[in-house]
Amino acid sequence: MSETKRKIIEAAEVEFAENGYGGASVREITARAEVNVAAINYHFGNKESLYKEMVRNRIEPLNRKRIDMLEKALEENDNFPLSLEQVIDFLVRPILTELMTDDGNDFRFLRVIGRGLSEGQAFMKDFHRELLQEIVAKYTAAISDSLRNPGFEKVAYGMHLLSCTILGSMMQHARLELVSAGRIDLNDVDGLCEHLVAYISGGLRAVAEIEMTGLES
Amino acid sequence: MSETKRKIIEAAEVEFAENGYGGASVREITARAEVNVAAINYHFGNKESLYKEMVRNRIEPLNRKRIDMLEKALEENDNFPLSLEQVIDFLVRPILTELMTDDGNDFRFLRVIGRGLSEGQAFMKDFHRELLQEIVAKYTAAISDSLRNPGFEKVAYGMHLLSCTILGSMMQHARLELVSAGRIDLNDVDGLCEHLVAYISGGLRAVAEIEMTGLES
DNA sequence: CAGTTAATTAAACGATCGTTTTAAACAAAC
DNA sequence: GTTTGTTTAAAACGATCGTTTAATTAACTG
Repeated sequence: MSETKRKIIEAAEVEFAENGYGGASVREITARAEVNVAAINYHFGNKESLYKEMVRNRIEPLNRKRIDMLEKALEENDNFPLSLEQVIDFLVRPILTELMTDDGNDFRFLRVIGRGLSEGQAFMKDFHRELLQEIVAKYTAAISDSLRNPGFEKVAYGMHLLSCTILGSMMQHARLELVSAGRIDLNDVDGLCEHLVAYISGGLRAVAEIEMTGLES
Repeated sequence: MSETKRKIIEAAEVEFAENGYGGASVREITARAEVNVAAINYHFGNKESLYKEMVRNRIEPLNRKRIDMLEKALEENDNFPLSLEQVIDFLVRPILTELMTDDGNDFRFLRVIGRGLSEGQAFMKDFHRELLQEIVAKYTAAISDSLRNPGFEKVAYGMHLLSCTILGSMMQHARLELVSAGRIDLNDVDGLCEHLVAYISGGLRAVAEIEMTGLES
């Protein structure tokens, strides 16, 4: 990859994280990358293709890793259900560690993904479906098994709420510092993972057991 | 309130829900409201003030209701901790029922709030802090009590993850239909409430009990 | 009815947007 | 050294943005 493309992709990640897809300006990206405005259209075609290439570069190795971890663990377990905590851990830990420790980028890419998912651009829905399809299918099956298959509706609600939690924590990570009055370190991936895994797992289990617990105390 | 202002606010809610704050166009809003472009600046000052007035009109009676419900229940319970499920129910039910049943608006306003919280506009942070301050303080205390006060860090993580779940489900509500292949009715507020309350409560309890359960099964 | 204020309108302002065009600089191949 | 194809550069394109101005109409007041 040429130096110019590399600089553009790097600058694009910053700009998309700060302003979302719609709010990002190609002029701002090229200025940050110190290249000419026309470079984006020359090297990527247009803004949309730049966005997709940048996201794909980041997300694909990550998703491969998440699927490999799950399948390897299932294999080693003779395809018996894994513990719920383990499955959720596979789902959230790579995206948190990988995207933070490579450089001091402060979860920048998490915000890109989160904001992309939340914006209504025409191409965005299909693009994210393409990115998530395989992951969602495989993890839905594994989670349903871990919960002893509580039924379609509960699994659907559970997967939906799980997605909401992950999406929300991707976008709002910085708020952790705020709600904890600075006493929780934003870069403490293990601490966040531990709490996130416990929270999601506990939530899913509670959904699976709804009839037994009921609403009243 | 004049007919023109009313029409603008109504159109603004649709437009902000569809495109977020930054993506919304005042020209589109005035076109939808069938008024002149200058009407927004004449009646509201600018785009930002229109947004704030529209949101405040919706959110303030709602927050008053949420606080009243909590305080009344606490009073009737002689200030002993309420059940966690009850507190979470107070927190999520009004915003789901109120914002859906008044007309067939399809959670439009939920998307407005969700997208507002996720965008990086300079004024947005302070504005939402102003809107949520009292609610957050009172519900944090009640939830901490319901969990038998598990400590600062766990409450902070818990409130953060709770916010993430609610924010995510506000923004991604339409995905419920998708992940359930159309088998879950988007307008089934009671169903959503039940699952959301169970999920959040279960998640919070799991966070509060982290040392005892650990990560491994 | 005259006088004053409030509300609406069409038109324009300056700024920024994504993209395209055209020409210049550059590299490698013959 | 000339030619060829690739990459960069400056400038312009048409469109849209939020806001303002100035003129006109509507509504109210004395």
